[in-house]
Amino acid sequence: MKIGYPCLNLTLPCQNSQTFRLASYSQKRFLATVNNNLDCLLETLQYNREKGILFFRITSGLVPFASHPVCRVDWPVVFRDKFKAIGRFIKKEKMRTSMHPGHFTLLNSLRTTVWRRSIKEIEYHVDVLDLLGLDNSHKIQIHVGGVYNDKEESLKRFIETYKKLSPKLKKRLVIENDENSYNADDCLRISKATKMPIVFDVFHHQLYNQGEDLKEIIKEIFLTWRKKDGIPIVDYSSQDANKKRGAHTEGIDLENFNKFLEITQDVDYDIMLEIKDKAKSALEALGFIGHSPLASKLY
DNA sequence: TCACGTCAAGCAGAT
DNA sequence: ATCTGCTTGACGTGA
Repeated sequence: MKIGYPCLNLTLPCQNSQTFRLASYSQKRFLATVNNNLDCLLETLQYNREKGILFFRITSGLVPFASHPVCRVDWPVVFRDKFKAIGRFIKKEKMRTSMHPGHFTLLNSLRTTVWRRSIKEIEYHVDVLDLLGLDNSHKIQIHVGGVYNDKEESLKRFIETYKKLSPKLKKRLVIENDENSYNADDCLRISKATKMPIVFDVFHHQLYNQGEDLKEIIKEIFLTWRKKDGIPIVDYSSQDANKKRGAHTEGIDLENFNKFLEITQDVDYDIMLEIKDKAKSALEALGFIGHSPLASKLY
């Protein structure tokens, strides 16, 4: 088991997702920003390595406007060496990474422009992981998308669009259950048709499920991961007691976390902690497991 | 230096 | 009808 946090390190002085307004786009600005973001990504990974955090979600903001027509810089070529160096570090330290394109990425949209743009956006994410030279256990996770007043049709549309994607996109893509449109069971149906692995989001499942036994559904979901996909990925968070339903906690709730660990003690997976304070909670979780009977699960 | 209106992109649920 | 949340708040103008 590796423990991770998403995108952003709140203690480092650098920013790995620096951006700018579309209106202020210039080639110079773009190049300087990507250069900064890549340097900061490496710094963040170095920080993680020092702390023993071996799983990390790379921000989609790494290359701003990468999939937008305004960007005509051949950034994969310009930054090839820098990507390669970061990738070498990730591989040397046996880290795992993932990416999570934004909520505008909708393969099952009814609008052609939307799903076409979404494919471009996924291609950008694939380019990042490919440039880093990472194998296909480094995943890109997306949600199924909208319902558009007809879930059956929308689910089918997702499958059909997925099937048309090129192999290099298919190898990276995984789906994640969400909290109001497509639950774990829906994802399993899609996985049966597409062979896509499923990222199990514990908190989303808690908010939207079909009353399945947690242990059972996890077992079934983990079967969607094949050897070349790496071990399953789990997204973990829990409810902020003081905020409305669906709000992630500020800091990790170790009691709740421990319950999940106990339920899943027989299986191995990497866990992404979607907690507001990010690395802080990841460190707490590491310390907690390190002093528990599950310490041998960490590597 | 700071406050705050706005920012590439879509959808669903809450109010 | 309008607001909020989601991958991740952060840019940038005006004072």
